[in-house]
Amino acid sequence: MDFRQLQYFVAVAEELYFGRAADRLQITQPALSKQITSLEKVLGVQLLFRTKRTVELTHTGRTFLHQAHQLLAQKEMAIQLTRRTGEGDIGHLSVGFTKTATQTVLPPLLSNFLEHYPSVEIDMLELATEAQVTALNQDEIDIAFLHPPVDQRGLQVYSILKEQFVVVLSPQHPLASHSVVPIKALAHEPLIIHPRQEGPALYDGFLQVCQMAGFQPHIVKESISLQTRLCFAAAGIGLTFVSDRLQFLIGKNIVCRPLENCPIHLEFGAAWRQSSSNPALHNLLKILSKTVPAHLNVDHQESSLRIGRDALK
Amino acid sequence: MDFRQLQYFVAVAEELYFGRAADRLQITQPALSKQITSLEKVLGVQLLFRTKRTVELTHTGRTFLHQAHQLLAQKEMAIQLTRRTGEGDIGHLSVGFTKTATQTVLPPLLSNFLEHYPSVEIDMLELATEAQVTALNQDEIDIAFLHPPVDQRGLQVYSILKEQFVVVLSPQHPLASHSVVPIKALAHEPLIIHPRQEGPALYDGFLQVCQMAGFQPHIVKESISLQTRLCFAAAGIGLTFVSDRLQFLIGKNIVCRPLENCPIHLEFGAAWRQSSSNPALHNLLKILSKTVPAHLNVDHQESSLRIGRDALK
DNA sequence: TCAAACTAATAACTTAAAGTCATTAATAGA
DNA sequence: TCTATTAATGACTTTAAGTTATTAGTTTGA
Repeated sequence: MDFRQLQYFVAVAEELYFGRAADRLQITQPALSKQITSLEKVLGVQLLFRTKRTVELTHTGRTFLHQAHQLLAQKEMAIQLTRRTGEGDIGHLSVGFTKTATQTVLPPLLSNFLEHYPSVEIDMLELATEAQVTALNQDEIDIAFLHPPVDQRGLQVYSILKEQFVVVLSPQHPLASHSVVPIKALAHEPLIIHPRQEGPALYDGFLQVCQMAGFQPHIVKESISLQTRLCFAAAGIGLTFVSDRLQFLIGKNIVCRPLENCPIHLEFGAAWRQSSSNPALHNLLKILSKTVPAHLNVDHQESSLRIGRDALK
Repeated sequence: MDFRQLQYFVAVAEELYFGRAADRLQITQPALSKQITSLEKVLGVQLLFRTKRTVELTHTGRTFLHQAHQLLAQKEMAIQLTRRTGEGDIGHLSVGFTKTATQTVLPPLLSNFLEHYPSVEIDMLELATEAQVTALNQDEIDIAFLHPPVDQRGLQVYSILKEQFVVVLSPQHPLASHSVVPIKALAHEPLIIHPRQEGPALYDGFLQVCQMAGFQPHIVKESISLQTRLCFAAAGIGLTFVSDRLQFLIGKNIVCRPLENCPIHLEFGAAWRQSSSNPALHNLLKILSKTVPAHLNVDHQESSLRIGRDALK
C-alpha cells in the first residue's frame, strides 16, 4: 500500500467510474483497475462492489476512503511542515540572554524577526554568560547573547557592541579635577567593583590591566547592583565604574571621568553552535546582521580604543 | 514521497549509518542512498548531514522524522482498521426493533453478539414495522426486527417466530364452555382489537379471515394497551385476543380459548437489505441463526397460506 | 606520517513495477 | 436483439528500484 494507490482509490471512490477516474489521474483505465485490485489484495478486503458496468463502494470501502483521505492530507501537511521548517518559516528557537541584551539588541531584533517570521516559537532564557556557553554546548539554546570572549571551539561569535568604562567618583575627589584619569592613579584608591560571577571577562580583564600597570587593586566592596555602587561612590567610600552606555543614569552628585588609554571594555555579542542546522537560527542571524551591524570583528579592540581617545580630547 | 521512502528514512535516522540501515531494510546501501537523496530532493530540504564517513540528522530532518513516524503509524492503523472492519470485528450497526423484539430475540441475540464482537457499536431504534421498512430503504438502519410480511424487493427476511392467537373472554361467556372456539362463532360477538398502526399484518389478516369465513367482524373497541383490552374482556364488553406467548399474563377472572384451525398468527422476523455490505451485519446474522433457529424460512408466505386453506376446509 | 580500514556516493547494469494498447466479457438501454 | 458502454485481462513497453563494482574522502593506528 502506498500513497499512489490511496490517491487512485480516492479518485475511483469519488467518480465511481474507472474511466473518468483514470482520466483524472492521467493514466489508463487498465492501470487503475490493476492498482485497485492490488490494493484490495494487500488489505484482504473488498473496497468496491463492481459489475461489468457499475462501481459502488462497499461498507469497508467507505471506512477505508476516510482513512485514505486522512493519510493523504497528513502527507501534504508533513511535506508543508518540513519545507517550511527547512526554510525557517516555522520552528522553534531557544534564546539565551543577559540583562545587557534586553537593554540593547533584543527588543529591535525580536520585533524585527517576529515581523518576518511570526510562526517561529521563541523561548527566552535569562542566563549569565558562562551558563549560556554551557547551554549552547548542551543544545539547550540555539543562540546566546552574552559577553565574549567565548573561546569554546565549535561556537561562532558575532560582536555586537563594545562598551568603554568610565570612572565614577564624588566631585570632591582629587581625581575629579582631571579630565582623564591615568590607570596608575587608581593604585591606592579604594575600588568598588561589579562581582565576578556576572561578568568574569570584565573582572579578570580589569585585574589584568592593573597588573600590567604594576599594582594590585585595592577592592573595598563588591556589589552587583549599579545603584548601590553609585551610592557608595557618591558617599566617597571608593571609586567605581560604569559603561559609557549608562552615563545618562549618573546623577549630579557624582562625576564620570574616562580612563586614560584603558584597554578594558565590556564586549557584547551573539554566539551559536557552528554546527547548528536550525534554519530559524539562520534567519535570526540574517535579521541580526541587518538590525545590528557587526562591530568590526577584526581589530575592533583598536577601534573602541580610538573612540575612547576621541572622547578624551 | 511514498511510504517506502519514509520507512527507509526512519531506518537511517535510527541507525545513523547507511550500511546498517540497508541491512535492516534488506536492501543494499547504494539503493538506500539513492532513495534518501531522492526524498530530500522532493522535499527540497536537507534531512541528513553526511560526510564521507558520518551521518547526522539536521534540524529539519528531526522534524521530518517525527512526521514520518506518525505517517507510518497512521498507515498501520488504517490497515488494521480496514481489515477489522472488513471482518466485521469493528464497525457500526443500526438496529430497528419493535416491542416484541425486546421481549424475545433481542436480549439473547445482543448479549451473544457483543460477547463475540465487543468493539461493534450498536445503535438501537424502536420503530413500528412500516417505519422500519422505510428506515431500511433509506439506509438508516442495517437490520430490522419486525412483523412480516415485508414484500419490499431488495430486502431479505429471516423468520424468527410465529405466534398463535387465543381468544380472551370472561368465564361467564357462553363460548367459555367450548375448549376450542370456531371462527364463525365470532360473527356476532363484539370484538376488541389491537389497532392497525402497531401491526397492520395482524389486523389485515384477521379481517381477511373473517371475510373468508363469511362475516364482517363487529369491532366495538380498539386499544393499543394489552391491559386495557384484557380489562374490557373481563368486564364482558367484548372478546379480545392475545398471543399464546403472553398467556401467562392472563389473570383468573378471564379465560383463554384457542381458535379452531385459525390461520391468523403474528409472524416475527428480521429483515435487511440484500445489498448490504456491512460485515458486522453478516456477523450479526450468523449469531442470529445460531441464537434463534429460523422458523421455516422456505417461502413462509405460502406456507402460511397453505395453513390457512387447510384451516378453512 | 602514511597505509589500511571504513563508509557514503556514483556509475553501469539488472530486475521489478507500473503503465499502455488491444481485446474480451458482461450489461444496460434502445 | 442489437449496440454502446465499461471493467477486466493479457501481452508488451516504460519507468523506477535495486544490485554489483568502484570511487573518494575520513578515520585509525602502526
